[in-house]
Amino acid sequence: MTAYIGFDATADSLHIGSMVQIMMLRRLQQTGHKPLPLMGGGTTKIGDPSGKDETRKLADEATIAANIASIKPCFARFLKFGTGPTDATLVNNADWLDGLKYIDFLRDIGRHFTINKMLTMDSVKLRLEREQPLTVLEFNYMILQAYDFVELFRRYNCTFQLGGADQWGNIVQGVDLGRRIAGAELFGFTSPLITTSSGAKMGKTAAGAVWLNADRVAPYDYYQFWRNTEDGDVGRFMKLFTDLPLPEIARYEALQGAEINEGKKALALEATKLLHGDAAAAAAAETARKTFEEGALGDALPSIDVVASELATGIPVWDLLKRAGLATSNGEARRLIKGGGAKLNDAKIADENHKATSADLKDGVIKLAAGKKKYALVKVAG
RNA sequence: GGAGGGGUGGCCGAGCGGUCAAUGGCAGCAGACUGUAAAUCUGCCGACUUCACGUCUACGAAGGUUCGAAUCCUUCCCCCUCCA
Repeated sequence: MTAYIGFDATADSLHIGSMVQIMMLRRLQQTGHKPLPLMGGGTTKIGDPSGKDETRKLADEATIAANIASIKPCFARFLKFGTGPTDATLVNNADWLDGLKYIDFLRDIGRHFTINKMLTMDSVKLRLEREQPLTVLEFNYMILQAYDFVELFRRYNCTFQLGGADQWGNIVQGVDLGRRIAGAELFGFTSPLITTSSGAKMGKTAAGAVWLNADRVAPYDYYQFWRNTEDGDVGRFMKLFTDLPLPEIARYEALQGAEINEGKKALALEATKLLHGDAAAAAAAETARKTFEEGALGDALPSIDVVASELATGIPVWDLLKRAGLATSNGEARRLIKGGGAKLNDAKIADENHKATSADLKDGVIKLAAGKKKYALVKVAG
């Protein structure tokens, strides 16, 4: 069968929050079905009100197009695209939504929706109950999404829509609409929001969302994200986010105490392989191993360049921390030092104004650390 | 259009003429403990700087009153509720 999942085009990269969806498409393809990742080029112009209290800022057309172009390659890492019967096809709902005529649409599609029913949908109900405004623009979102399903049925004989739990209402509307105007029997399936075993929403780190594009989150950082998974999540995440066979996952799940770290390494390696490829994943794993297990330097650590003459006269450590992105402001860098979290070549910095000089270079690099997990290398340019 | 309520730091939410860069909670960061985990405890948590009870920016926007305003007044913008 052919199935689709819709993705937002509000940013130029997807993030961890979409991984379950992507993996669902991957599983479908692995089991002989045709996946259609749908880019919401049209619906992004409206903004899905599901699960939100505030109206989203509307993106303009050029931005959306650029975002889609930037997201596209990511799908290719998880799905095989092509023209075969089970090859994935990237579709964009702007293709059919942009050209809609308002009156025609109201007559053909709008007549099948009752306000009564729409008001019972959670996405609408919750907004109203919380006395948050819901504009007509957003109110129409679910109609357009329902229409997407029908359109994909007509174009690709797509009969199955998947999505996050917050999409339930939208999906059901699509199933209904399909039956009414196309006599189609459509199906929907939702996945729960993934949280960590301690209850937090998954995918938040210090730097914000864990993005999938490498220019936003480097493969090494992506690896580290998975490496730092909570104990109780390792097996579950392996099943969700890797292709490891179940018996092997069961072996990892049986590990206790510190041994669980072996499972985390496997999880991180496999997850990173899927997104960034074997080579980048291996490099990330090796860098992590060197950095954390040997106290040495890994190639994939983030690094910055400084000018030799500048280093000769000395650069304050707080300045280096900021330049390396380990602190977002000079004040934060100073606070980090004051709090005892900054290290230069593994030695804690006690003096806030301590300067790093050429004498600190070891094999041409200075190792900076903010806390126990974040490292950066300082190299001399040229 | 009318009446009433409201817009505070990433979020929630106090403050209602000085002692407010603004209580508290959440989130985040660091330290301790550990296993690059969780839980717990401690510290930090606007920016800048010569790191000081300094400077700047900030409590929807713009003016005003005042020695002094997030707090009072005026106008404007936006949101909510009720009425039309």
